[in-house]
Amino acid sequence: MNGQVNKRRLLLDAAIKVFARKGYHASRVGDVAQEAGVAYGLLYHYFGSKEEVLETIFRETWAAMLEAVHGIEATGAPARDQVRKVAAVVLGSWKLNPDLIRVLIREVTRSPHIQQEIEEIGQAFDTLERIVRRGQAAGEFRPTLEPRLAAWVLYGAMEEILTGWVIERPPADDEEVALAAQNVTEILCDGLVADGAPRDAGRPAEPSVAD
Amino acid sequence: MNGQVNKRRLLLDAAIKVFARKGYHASRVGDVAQEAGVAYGLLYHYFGSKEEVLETIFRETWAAMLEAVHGIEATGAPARDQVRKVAAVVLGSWKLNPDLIRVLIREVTRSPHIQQEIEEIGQAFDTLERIVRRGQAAGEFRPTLEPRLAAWVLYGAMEEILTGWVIERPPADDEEVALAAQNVTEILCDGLVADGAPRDAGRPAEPSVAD
Amino acid sequence: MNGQVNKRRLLLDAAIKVFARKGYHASRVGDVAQEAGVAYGLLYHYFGSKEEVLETIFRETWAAMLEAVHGIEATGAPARDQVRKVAAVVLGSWKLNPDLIRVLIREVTRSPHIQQEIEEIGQAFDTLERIVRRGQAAGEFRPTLEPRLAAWVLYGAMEEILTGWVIERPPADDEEVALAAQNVTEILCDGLVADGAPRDAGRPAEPSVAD
Amino acid sequence: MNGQVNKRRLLLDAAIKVFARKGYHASRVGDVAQEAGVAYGLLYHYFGSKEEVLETIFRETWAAMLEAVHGIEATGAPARDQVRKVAAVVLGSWKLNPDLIRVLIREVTRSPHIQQEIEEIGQAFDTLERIVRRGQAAGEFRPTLEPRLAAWVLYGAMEEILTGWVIERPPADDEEVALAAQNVTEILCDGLVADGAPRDAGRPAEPSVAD
DNA sequence: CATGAATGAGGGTTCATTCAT
DNA sequence: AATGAATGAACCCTCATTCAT
Repeated sequence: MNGQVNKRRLLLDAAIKVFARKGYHASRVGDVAQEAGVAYGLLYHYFGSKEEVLETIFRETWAAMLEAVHGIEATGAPARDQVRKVAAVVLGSWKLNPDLIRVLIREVTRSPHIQQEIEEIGQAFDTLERIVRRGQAAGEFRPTLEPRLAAWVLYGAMEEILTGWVIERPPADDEEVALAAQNVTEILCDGLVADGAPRDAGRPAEPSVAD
Repeated sequence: MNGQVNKRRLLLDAAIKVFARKGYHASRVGDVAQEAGVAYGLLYHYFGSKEEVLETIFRETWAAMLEAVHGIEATGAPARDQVRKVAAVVLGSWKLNPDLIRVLIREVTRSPHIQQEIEEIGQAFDTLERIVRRGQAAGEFRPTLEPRLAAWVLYGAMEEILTGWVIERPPADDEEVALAAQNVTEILCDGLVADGAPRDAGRPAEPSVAD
Repeated sequence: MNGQVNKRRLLLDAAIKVFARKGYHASRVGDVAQEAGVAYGLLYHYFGSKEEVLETIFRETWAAMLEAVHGIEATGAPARDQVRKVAAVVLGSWKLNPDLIRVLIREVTRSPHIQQEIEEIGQAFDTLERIVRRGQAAGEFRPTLEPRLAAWVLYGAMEEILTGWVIERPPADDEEVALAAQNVTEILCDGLVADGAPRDAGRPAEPSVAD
Repeated sequence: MNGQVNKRRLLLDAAIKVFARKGYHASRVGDVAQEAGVAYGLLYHYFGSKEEVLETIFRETWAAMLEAVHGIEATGAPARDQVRKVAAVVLGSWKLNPDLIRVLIREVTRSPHIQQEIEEIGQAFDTLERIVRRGQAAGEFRPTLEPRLAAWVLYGAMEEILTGWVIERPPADDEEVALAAQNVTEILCDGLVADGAPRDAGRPAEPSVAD
């Protein structure tokens, strides 16, 4: 709000960068402050602890992500469109701030630190679950699937793609990001199985998959 | 060599239990030793460091998992059968030792500690990728999908289910485990979309995908 | 910067005192901090490790000593005067800070810790060697002596006197220190042998040393 | 006494080698045992502790050294001959077992560990002191020198030459060893000062030694 | 706001020593 | 005599956090 830099934001961005580079545990408070170009004592003016910094990063990002997903849910669009848009938003977040995603993927999601946040993470799963459930109710998605489990699968698929980008190699360009969103939507909605192939070996008779 | 317990194994099992309960970082070496009922110094007879214990847990388990997945690949069965079996093995591992899975999921998979092991983790992805690729070559899987990305989706889906069990709630019984394996296979192979519904968003006759 | 004590210096002096009393190895970091009246963590603000404290003690002292010896060399005084002055400076250092000498003698000089410092110690030997060499060139010192070896003898003689003071008994007063400096100069320059006695038994005929 | 190797001696020799290589403190009991090719527990059959091994090395060597020096003293030879012989014995010991000398020089002489042995080390100084004193009584050595101090100088000179060999470079051959013994004898008995040069700064007719 | 000196709980690791076999 | 698994005291160091300035 002042003409000068906002030190709080400065520290938060520095933390994202440092945590992304070295991991939360290996990052010292001094590293973050140094990256921000301030004395490390200042961090304690804005945050109660090192962990609170991580929590703040998580919560701010997660809130935005949740809002976006809720917005998608609110459109009432067909279920598969909703899935597609969620994938586009989640995977598209990479472009906005890869370091941030790195931190979220590596440190937050299943960290013992922030297992209080399960509630907030749970809201994301809840939303995905509702999307699936409504899809089933509307006859778009198959009714035999367990919605919670499907939500996990959706979430896991997207997270792992991001993880692949984090760990193995980042996407070359925006096109690859878009392609990934399209691919994951296809797999999750339509399956790996080719159109002409039998769609479910377990079913006794399914003659008319592609007639 | 003795009729008594193998202290090395004892320590490893104790570490799995303790790491699962408190997390690797919060677990002290003394906790592990106490759980094993030995002096903590003994841990350093069998392992070079606390971290080496975690690495050993990872490597031993991962080797077994890889072997199983390689075995499935070697059968030359239809691609979707292979996917189903992989899901059964991976998710079935929960029953064998939930604590072990807990540790693997939470500490190892994307921990900065063990990112040297990427090679070994990469072998798993390679195998999944090959399964997809062969499925495409055989006309079973759709050729438009990027195999590496599909491998990530497969892996992420399974991992997230295990994570859900770790974080949210464990499966009630063996049946739920089996059901999960079946569900994930269905989703990944056949998609979320119901049989009667339009299978691909790319098709012309889908007017209502408004933004 | 403050009117108060310099904690770094405080720690260094405390370390000298403690190392002198208990020896480096037997001294715990906490002992040094306690002697300095500060928390032991503070030691790691100013020094990287316990060993670095010892190194700092060594280097600071050694630098001062070297400077003094270089100053003596620079005077261009007759060689034996230079030797006398060096002895006076080296042995006189006892009076300034016996504990410091104790530490240097016992811990540093030939400690495996600080054998990287050989370079700096070597400079002292080099200086002594040059003094001998110039003495020979000026016809003051006998040309048959190996200068490096003579430097070792000079150094060893002085060091052992200090060691005697450290181990057996300290000098009673300043006079004893001055007497020691005079004695060592006499021995090294003029020899143990009395004026009337034959100066070198090895020489075939040297009847007239003092006729 | 048995046809087999004497394990005690084996351990002692191994300790000398290991201590020489890594220093006493950095050498682990296991290193010594490994060098000896036995289990480390065996060390405790022959010695009460790691320190006792060092003490034993010291004592055995020192006893031999003392005996040799006492033998020289007992000959009643002229003082400077005794000094020459002592130098020859002490410096000659290098050839017999450089590692042993290394250990004695670095670990024992002024180690806090073995300061109980001052008594035995003191005997060596006592002997040197007696040699000087008798030389003075016989009119061979100048009476103005403090005998104890002269003993320290003698000892220090020899020790430092050995140290130079340990730290800087070992003697190239036996001849260099012999030459060193001759040099040190010359310096200590006859002084650095050349025959024609003024021998004593204390003499009245030396006006120009301004401070 | 801002600094960084000061604190000290906490934990991993070493390694001499013991002792059952 | 010989082994090496087992023990645990000892200690260095890290680093989040506090607080006087």
